[in-house]
Amino acid sequence: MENKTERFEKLLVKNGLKRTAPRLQVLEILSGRDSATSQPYLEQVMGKDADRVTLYRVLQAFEEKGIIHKVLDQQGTANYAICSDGCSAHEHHDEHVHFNCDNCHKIYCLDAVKVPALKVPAGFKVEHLNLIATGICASCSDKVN
Amino acid sequence: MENKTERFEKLLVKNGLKRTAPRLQVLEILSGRDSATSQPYLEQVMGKDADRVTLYRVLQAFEEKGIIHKVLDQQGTANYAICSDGCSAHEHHDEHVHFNCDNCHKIYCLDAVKVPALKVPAGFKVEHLNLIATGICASCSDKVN
DNA sequence: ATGTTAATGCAATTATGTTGCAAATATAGC
DNA sequence: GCTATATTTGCAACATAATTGCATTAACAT
Repeated sequence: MENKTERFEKLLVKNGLKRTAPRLQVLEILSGRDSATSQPYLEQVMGKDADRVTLYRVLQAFEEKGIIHKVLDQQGTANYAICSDGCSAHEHHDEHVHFNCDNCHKIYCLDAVKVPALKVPAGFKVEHLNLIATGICASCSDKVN
Repeated sequence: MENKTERFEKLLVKNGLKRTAPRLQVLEILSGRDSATSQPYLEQVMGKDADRVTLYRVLQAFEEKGIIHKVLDQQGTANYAICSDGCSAHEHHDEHVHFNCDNCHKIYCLDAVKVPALKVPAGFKVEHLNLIATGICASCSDKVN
């Protein structure tokens, strides 16, 4: 099996992006986490390895290319997660449910849970559905017990 | 029928809030619009009638009392709409679908559309559901034709 | 190896949200 | 109506988040 860094490099090239240190680092961090990652957290982890501005631009480029997708938590903070393979710049397939834990504030992508179809009033044309559930995640529920 | 301002004054008193000019003005503006209203828009419309800080505090107080509810649009900007009558400080009944128009960027509260029940993985406890649809609203669809 | 383009880092700017405090104002009690 | 009191406002300062322009650096095609 090819290693992770190689996969990331291919991913960048495929999307016409040069394989630079900050970009690889962002992919490393995001892939190593089980939930969506906030911009502030990324900024903190990367420290002085990359400028704050660079981070913004990396995230923006990744989002445009469909490499990552953005989820806003209940506070309006941007959180990022690597898209499933089906995504591209032209078409995002990230219509799964996101779960925002009130306790640990993690955001989980519940890929397994599909967003149900929706009836909207006449005239409205739905392009995307964005369903965010809030509550207590499995990990936090366990800790209480 | 009692007039609008009287209704608003009663609403404030009922919630233990004094009837001040900025608060009434916010209620006026929100009630006069068919979609949720962004903080920046409110700030612009109110101009020098009220300080920016006051606006933040008015919105915060209203939200705590259940007079308005906040919806974040796809950019993470806060938008506010007056709650339906069932809401109070203790219990928000705003789990209807919000529709974010990609064209005019209005946010509609589709009170008629209920958020469907959801199956989540074991261990997760859902408290609230927040469903935002994006697309083209009825008004913008009409204009194209 | 080198030229070209893309990407980064820095500085400056703008936007957005918060806190503390003094002055102003709503209203309850007289 | 007047006064006391607690709330609310407005200002100033601060804190945080995000954007822009530009010079330098680095990737990679040739």
